[in-house]
Amino acid sequence: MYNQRTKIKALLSSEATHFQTTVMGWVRSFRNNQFIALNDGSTNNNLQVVVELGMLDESNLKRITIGACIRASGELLPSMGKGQKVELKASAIEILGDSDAETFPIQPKRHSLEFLRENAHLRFRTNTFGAVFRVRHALAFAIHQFFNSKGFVYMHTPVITGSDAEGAGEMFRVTTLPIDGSAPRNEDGSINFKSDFFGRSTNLTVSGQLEGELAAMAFSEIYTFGPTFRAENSNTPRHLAEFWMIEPEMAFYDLEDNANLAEEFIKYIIRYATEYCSEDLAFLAQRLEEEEKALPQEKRSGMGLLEKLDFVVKNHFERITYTQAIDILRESNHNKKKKFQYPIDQWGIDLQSEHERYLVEKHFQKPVILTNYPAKIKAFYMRLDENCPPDRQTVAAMDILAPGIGEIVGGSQREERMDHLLRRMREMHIPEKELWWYLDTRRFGSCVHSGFGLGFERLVQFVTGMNNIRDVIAFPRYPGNAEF
RNA sequence: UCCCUAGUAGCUCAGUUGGUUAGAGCGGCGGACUGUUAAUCCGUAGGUCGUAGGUUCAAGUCCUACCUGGGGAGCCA
Repeated sequence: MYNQRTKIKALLSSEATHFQTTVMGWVRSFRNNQFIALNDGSTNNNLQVVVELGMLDESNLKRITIGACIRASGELLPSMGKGQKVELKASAIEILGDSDAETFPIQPKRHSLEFLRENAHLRFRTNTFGAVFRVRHALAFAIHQFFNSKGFVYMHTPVITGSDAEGAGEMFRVTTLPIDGSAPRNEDGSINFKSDFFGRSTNLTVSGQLEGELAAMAFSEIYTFGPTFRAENSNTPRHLAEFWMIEPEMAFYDLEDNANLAEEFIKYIIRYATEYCSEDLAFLAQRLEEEEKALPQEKRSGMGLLEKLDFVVKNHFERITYTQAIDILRESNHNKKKKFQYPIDQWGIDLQSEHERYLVEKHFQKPVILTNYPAKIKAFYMRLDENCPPDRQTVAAMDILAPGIGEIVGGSQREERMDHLLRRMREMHIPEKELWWYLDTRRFGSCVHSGFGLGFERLVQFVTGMNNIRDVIAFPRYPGNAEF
């Protein structure tokens, strides 16, 4: 048996000392030919391994370089130094894997996030990314725990989809046909997909929602949690071409039930992270604080990461309708002084980022749930509100806006009435023939139901305080980039 | 995709109104050091100034195009 070791996290929190143990990990620094800071990823904190003088000969001592992988055995003792409680007095050190000091890119100093992104295969070995990805793991685990505890069924919706009718975004095509122009063609010159792998045109999914609705019409409450793909040329710190999305779908939930669940969900996930990732979050909070010191006063958030998370957990999300939001924005001094790039003048316009930010960061200073948007700017499957004033038709949509990152949740009560749904699909040119299976849910036992979608990376961004979404997914995909 | 901005040593940066041989810290390498904490001290190597054109007696510095990064916008999660 090879894996006979104790994890560093366990040793650092050990009450007992004076016992023999073995650790394996990667060297973070080596000082004074004597002190190895060793990390095995179980925690951001390093174990100090003390090398007695003369224990290793000159040539082996030289092999203890930053990034090298070693096994150390010895006695765990109270530390004689000040920076740590315990340390390992080594009686044997074996170098498992050398790391050439001249070419290993990660130095014991502060690197820019951009540089580390170019070294994404090695950036896990830094404090920042160690913390980020342990938090990411904890959040994923908390999501399953939350839904499982409520009796939701975890559905795996397809990654390859035949439907391209949702209009949620540009899609990546999936095909085994040759791309050199020799693919079979129809008479009109378009590609004939009859001979393609699936016998039809297929794409990578942009959303599992429609399939999720099918499952909700049997299990009552389901959720999806999987990768999603958008072929949009988006170059922002909030967008990826490949990202993970959580999409719960619930029968017998109206819009209010839906918003209640989303709020409870977000608070649960954050509370879980603050409870189980306190060390990593404390590190990230400190990192963020130092980063903000370099910014001019008006750009600082004013609230530390930990306070922000605590604040979100403890306060009710503000709930207002789109119409109320327009009134607030129109009457705001900001608008009257013409400080918006896009002034608010009429009902029906889509809100811009600056408007959302004003509502969340200036007016309410907390997360906001915006509901009942104009039907014209929302998707076909959202339920038409009843008794709307003329020319002010709205749908039962809801967006949750979070400080710092904007829209974190988008959801709605779904249109369960066949006649309304068909009318909306025709208005918006959604081909009903292709979605026959979706429409079948409205034919056979339709019911009030709702759901929402949440971008996992945006949640990780919010909790870790990382500004760029490319730094919260291990190997980010975005226009012009698919390294690793 | 559009607007703004940046690209100088392995990394983080300085480089004046265009003017001699382009600098520093960290890292690397060589050495010193038996309680260090991004260790410290001494020494040392390391650069086609993003790429291609142009202006000029002279370009790291000015102009144009392209590439790459960052910020903002749009699309959205």
